[in-house]
Amino acid sequence: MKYNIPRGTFDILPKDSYKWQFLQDSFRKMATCFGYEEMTTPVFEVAELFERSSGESSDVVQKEMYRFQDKKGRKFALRPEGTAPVVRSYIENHLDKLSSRTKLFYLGPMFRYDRPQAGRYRQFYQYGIEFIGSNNPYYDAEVIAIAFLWLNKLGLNNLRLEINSVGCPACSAVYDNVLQEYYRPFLPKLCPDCMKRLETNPRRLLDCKVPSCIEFRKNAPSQMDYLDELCKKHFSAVCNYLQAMNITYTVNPGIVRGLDYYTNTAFEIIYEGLGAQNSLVGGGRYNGLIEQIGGKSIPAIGFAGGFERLLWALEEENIDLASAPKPDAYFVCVGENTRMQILPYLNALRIKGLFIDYDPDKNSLKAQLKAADASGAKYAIIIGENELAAKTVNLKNMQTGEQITIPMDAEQTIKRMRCF
RNA sequence: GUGGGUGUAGUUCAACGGCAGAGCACCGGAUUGUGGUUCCGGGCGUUGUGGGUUCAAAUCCCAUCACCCACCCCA
Repeated sequence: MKYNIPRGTFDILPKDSYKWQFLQDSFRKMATCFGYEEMTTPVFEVAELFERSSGESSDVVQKEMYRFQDKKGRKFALRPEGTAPVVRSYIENHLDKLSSRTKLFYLGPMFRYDRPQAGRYRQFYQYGIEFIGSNNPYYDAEVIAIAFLWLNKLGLNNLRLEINSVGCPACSAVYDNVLQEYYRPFLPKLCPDCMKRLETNPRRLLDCKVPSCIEFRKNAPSQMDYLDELCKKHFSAVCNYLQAMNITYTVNPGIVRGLDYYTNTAFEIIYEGLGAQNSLVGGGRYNGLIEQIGGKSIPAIGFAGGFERLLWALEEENIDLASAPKPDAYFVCVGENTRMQILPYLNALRIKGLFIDYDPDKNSLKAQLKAADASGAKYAIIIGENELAAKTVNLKNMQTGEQITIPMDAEQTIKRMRCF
């Protein structure tokens, strides 16, 4: 084998393609029922868009972006996430002028230069929702509900919805200081990563998996206690809406999200049993982002989920989504002269929408019927010299083994197939 | 970027210093134009690649590449 697929990428082969298509269609339907419309943006954008939105210090920007320059030296990046491009388009196309609220969803590949492992790829496919135009906590709950209820509908019931509030920029700044104060005395005892985090991104300290660091977390101050009145009210309203929707959740102060643009609500939907990558969906509110990248100050909330992990979870649960369609009929042809002469009839059936399998490389009747059986076709349409002369065909029901002789006519064949 | 594991037929795996094999899948056949079960036949594969040790390497050693898993981070 001469060429290999690039590291961290994968081919979607036909047998899996049916599953992917099913999931994509299913997500489209769900989003549509909630009033969301599809938007598709390019897979690459000006690199600065991501640097500005995700934050210079974020891992995405620091080490995971695929950057390249075009012939004129313009700096682009393969999109590492979907929100910034959607917001860029929202601003650029003045969607805020069309309506006070904009409900969007997207599907497509994202790219991150990461070391691949189970459930993590360099090109991966996301589905996402963005609601732009209101700070009403109802919409926080609606966006969460779309993700949660859709996964439920697919058959995933052992999910954990974890939510948190990171507050507005004002209260999160206060909290960061409080956290730094709390952790500073333990500095020498922290793991090397956490030593760095203390200065660069103190909230990440709450996310550390090193046992000794987990100890310190127990008595750490909670963001909840440092939310201002408005943020507190917003958060409890979101919780109330979720309860009213019968969606159970747990509050997890460790949900802090990796990107800088999040404000207030942050959430994650977790499915245990996917190795180290158990997060199926992640999202949150980003009230400051639109202004930050050149638009007006407009509140928004959204989420993104990964198809690969979703597929994996569904597999773990033995949930069968979709498989290759079976032929309506298998075309069996015997004799010297038949091969040429049956073609108009064969094509007529196909044009009328039937899935007809046919393999001219198989010669004997036996071999062809064997293939018909293996294909799972409901019928075999058998034509030999005699039938050709009589302008008839034999329609055989592969389940019952019964066979009838009918005129060689597409219209009539279809009619007989319905009731035989 | 760091650590661990694995590379043998299309696939799942065996052979663990002495001629590279099996199941599944695939193809063909079992007397004239009717499938599923059964039976028979069909595989010379640079053992990921390149070096080294040895009379002899899939097997031991080194390097390299790829994949997998984990850290980090996230979908």
